[in-house]
Amino acid sequence: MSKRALTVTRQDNFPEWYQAVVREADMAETSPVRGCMIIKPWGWGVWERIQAELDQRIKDTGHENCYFPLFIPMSFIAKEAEHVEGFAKEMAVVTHHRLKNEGGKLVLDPDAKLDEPLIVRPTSETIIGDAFQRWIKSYRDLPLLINQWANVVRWEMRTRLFLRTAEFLWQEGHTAHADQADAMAETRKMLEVYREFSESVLAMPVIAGEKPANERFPGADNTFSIEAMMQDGKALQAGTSHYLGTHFAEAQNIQFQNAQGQLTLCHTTSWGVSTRLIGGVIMTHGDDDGLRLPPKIAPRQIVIVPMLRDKPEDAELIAYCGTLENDLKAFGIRVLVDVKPTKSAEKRWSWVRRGAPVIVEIGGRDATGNNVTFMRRDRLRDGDKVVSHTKPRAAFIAEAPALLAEIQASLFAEAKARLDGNITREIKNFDELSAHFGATEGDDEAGPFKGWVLVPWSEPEGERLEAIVDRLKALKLTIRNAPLEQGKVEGSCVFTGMAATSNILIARAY
RNA sequence: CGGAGCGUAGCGCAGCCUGGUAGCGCACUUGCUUCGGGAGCAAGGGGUCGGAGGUUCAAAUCCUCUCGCUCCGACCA
Repeated sequence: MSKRALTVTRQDNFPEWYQAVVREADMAETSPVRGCMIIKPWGWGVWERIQAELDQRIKDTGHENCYFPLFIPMSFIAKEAEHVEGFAKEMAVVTHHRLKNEGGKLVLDPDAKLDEPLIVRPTSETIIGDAFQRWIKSYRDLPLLINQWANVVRWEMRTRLFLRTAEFLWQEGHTAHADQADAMAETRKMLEVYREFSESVLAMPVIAGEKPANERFPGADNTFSIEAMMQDGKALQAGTSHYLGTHFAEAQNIQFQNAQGQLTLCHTTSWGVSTRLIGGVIMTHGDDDGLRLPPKIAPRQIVIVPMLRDKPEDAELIAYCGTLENDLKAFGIRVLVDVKPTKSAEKRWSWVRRGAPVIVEIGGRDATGNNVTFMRRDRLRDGDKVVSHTKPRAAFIAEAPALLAEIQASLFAEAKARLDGNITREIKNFDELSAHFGATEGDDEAGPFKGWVLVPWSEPEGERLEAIVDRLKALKLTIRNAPLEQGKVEGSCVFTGMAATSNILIARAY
C-alpha cells in the first residue's frame, strides 16, 4: 500500500532522489556533451512559464530586451582584472573557424586559426559594456536599462542537471546609471523583483541579503542574493544582483557628460537568474512521488485523464472531457486531456510524477452523473492512501481558479514553514556552531536536517575573513548572506568575539 | 585534478568471488479475461553486459588501459 511513484526517497538518498525526479518527471536528461543538458518539453514548459512571468516583471520595471553575441573577443574579458581572475579558469575558447579533412580524419585547419581567440560568454558584462561605451554620451541617455535572455557557458568541474551545468540558460540584466545612489537603488530593486518572483511564482520562499566580500561577483562592489532552503537543509543561491561600481566603466570607458558638461564615469549593475531555479523548485516542492509544480509555472495546470477502455463508449467520455477542457480554458487555465491510448493508471502516475497540480480522472459514472473526480498533487495522499475528490461538474469548474490559487498558496506555506522553522538563532560562539553542524561528523550521508543558522558577526574583511571562511569550510559551511531584514543585532561576533555589527546566515550550500 | 563507489534492456536490479557467449521486476507489443482505477493469464520485442586491448579453446565474469556517472575533497556570480 505504501507504493510510491519513485524508487528512491528523499530520506534514503537526497541526491539520487533529485536525479530520479528530473528523469521521472521528464524534465531533462544528460547530453552527449559532458556537463550539458537536454531540456525536455515538460522541463522546457516550466522554463517558458518562468521566462514569461519574470520577463513581464523586468519590463514592468522599465527594462528593454535585446541580444548580444555568444562570442566575446578574448581581449574584452581581460579588461577588468577581478573579472578575468574570476572566470579565466572556466572559459570555453574558440580558436579556429574551419576544419579540414586529412586522410578521412577531421582536424583543425592551421590556416584557419583565429588571430584573436573568442571566448564563449560566461556572462556578458564586457561585451555589453563595450556597447554601453558607444551608446552613452549624455546624462540624458541614463539610466540605460537592458536585459537579455541567453545561454552562457562556464566549464564547471562538477555538474548536476539544472543546478550546475556547463551551459545554462538565464536572463542577465545590465544597467548604467549616473551615480552610485541610482545604481544601488537599481541593484536593490531587481533583488526585490527576484524575491517577489521567487515567492509568488515559484512558491519558493527566500532570504534576500548581501553576500560577504569573499562571495562577491568578480568585479562587483556589492553582491546581493536570494537564498532558498532545500529539503535537505542546504541553501541554494537562487538569484544575484550586483552593484559594479565604476569598475567596468573605468575598464571600458563608459562615460557621460553631466549637466555641467563634465565627463563622468557611469555606475553599472548586473543581475541574473538561471535554469538553476528549476532545480530549486524540484528540491523545494518535490516529494517521494515525484515533482509537485506550483500552478503558476506548471505547463499544464489541470490534466484530465479519461478512463478509456477501448470500447465504443470511450467516444462519449472523450467528448465529456472535451467540454470540461473548454470550460476550464475559458478561465485561462492551461488544460490537457490526455487521450493517449495508454493504460489509465499509467497515465495517472506519469502526471503524478511530473507534478501536474490537479489530475482529473473521468470515468463513465462521472460523465453520466455530471461529476468530476480529481486529485490535488500538493495533497496527494492521506498517510499512504491516495485521496481523490468528486464534485459536480459545474462546481468544479467554478472553483477551479480558486483551487489552483489554493495549491499555489499551500505549496508556498509548506516551504515557508520549513524555512522559518529551520533557522537557528541561538548560536553564541564558534564552538556552538561546530556542535550544531558537527554532531553528524563521520556519517554525513543522510545526516539529520540541520537547516541554517543566523549569527552575529563583525564583518571582517581581507585575511581575517579568509581565515573564517577556511574554518567554516572545514565544517562544509558557507556564509550565505546578511539578510536585508536584520532584526536585532546583539552580542559579539561568533568568529572574532568583537562587537557584532550585523547578522549573517550560515549553511551548507549547493 | 585527488579519494571512494558504480556502469548488465527505458527504469530498478541479479549474475562476476568459483570464466562455458544473459536473467528478474516494472515499462513496452499482441491476444483473451478483467475494469471507479498503479489488474490477471498467455505469447512476444528489446541488450555486441560503458569502450578498447590482453589472458583463454571460451570473458559480463580474470588482467590492463580508457570513458562516463555518483558521493567526498579541490573548484564554483
